[in-house]
Amino acid sequence: MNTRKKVSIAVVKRLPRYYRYLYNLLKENVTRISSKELSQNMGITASQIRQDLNCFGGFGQQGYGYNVHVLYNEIGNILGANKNYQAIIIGAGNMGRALANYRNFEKRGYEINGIFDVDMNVIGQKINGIVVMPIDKMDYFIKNNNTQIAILTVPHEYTKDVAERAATAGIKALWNFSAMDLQIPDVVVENVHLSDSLMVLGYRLKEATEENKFEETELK
Amino acid sequence: MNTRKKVSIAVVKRLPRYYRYLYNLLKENVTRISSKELSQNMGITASQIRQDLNCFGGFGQQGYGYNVHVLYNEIGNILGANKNYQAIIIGAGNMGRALANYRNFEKRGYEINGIFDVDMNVIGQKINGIVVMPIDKMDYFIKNNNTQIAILTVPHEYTKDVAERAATAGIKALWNFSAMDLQIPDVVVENVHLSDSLMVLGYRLKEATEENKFEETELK
DNA sequence: TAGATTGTTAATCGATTAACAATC
DNA sequence: TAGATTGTTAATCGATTAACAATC
Repeated sequence: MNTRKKVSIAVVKRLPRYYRYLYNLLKENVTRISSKELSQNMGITASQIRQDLNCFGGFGQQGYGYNVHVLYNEIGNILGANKNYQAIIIGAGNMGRALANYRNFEKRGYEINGIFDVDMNVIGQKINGIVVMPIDKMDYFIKNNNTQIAILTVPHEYTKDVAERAATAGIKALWNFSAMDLQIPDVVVENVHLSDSLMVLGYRLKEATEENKFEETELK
Repeated sequence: MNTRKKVSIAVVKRLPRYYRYLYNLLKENVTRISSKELSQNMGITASQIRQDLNCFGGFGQQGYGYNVHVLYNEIGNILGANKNYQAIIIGAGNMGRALANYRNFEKRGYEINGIFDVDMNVIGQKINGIVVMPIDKMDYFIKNNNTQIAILTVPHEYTKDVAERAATAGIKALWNFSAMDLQIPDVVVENVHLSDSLMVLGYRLKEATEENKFEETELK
């Protein structure tokens, strides 16, 4: 019986951070690290690090700490960094192009093997070696290539429609860049929302500025 | 005395979402909405919506609900959507270009008035009407234009260095797209980490697939 | 063996949800 | 006025932190 408790999203979101820090340690030829040292590097409590890792297994050794190489690989496995997922990009606009040229994907085990658009001026062009195809061919392509992931970079008025078509064709996960929350049954959706992130930045900037003003007033 | 309790980041991160939903209601000419209706639209509890909003003030009216227009403007003010911040982009690569062409910025009150790069082939080019300048001119430009925000899209090995230079020149907030956590005293940093987001997607896709396999096995 | 550090249980803290009096 | 819905306090839930026995 599958008794494994569901890991909270807060924990999962920290995994890529661990992965990055461990990669850096690996590059610096550090072979072992304790949760305490990692904690000082990352600004997370050692307790939380141990708690997080133990959601997935005991990767450390009492009295020693963690072997950097082992832990790096374990987290990679947990994140599916070795899965070699197939992905397509829908929407060959600025963001779509930027992502098509993004080098980190291959490194993480993702392969982009199709780009789709509606614009006749763009169809046929090559972006990072991949020919842009007409969106009418998308459904067929997804089925034929067993594509799991679709990266959505279309204007937000088309998002819902295109997402549903992709899901029907067999897409299992959507990486959604449009300023619109997507929810599709049985499909994993990761919403990016750059403009939300920017607004949070604006809020924090405003707060910081006001705090500052207040302190200045106090000093007078 | 400033007795206002600090609003948690979890609350702040929901504000742009409220803002988007209210904007849509506004477009549909909806004039009033209750926390209950909004809750059904957004998949958030009505209690949380009221709790969130009341961190900033009582914008509603008992027995009536919220006036969409009023609430939209209030949240806009809270987020500083009316502040007209000046921003520069550092790094005219694929991501920098995509962001320079991103239409939503102006709408949110951000103005990009400078793009910087080191590449002589790129310097002098125009991106969305803005000339790319050599990075040596950055410090002077920031001081002279009173630029508050820098958007960082440089390769991650330069990130820390460039960020610190920008901060010294007077930048107050950094929107960081490199796969490296930044922390700079007295500067607001919002890290985007696209590759982290993609790995979380990968994790969730893997989980969903395994769950499915497991269920299939059970049925046999 | 002694020292170090994990894995794990218990305590604390904060965020979400529920409940309801206030009031439009 | 009666009905509806807020603003706000109290209860619950979950996530983080602390503590410590297990063990390398």
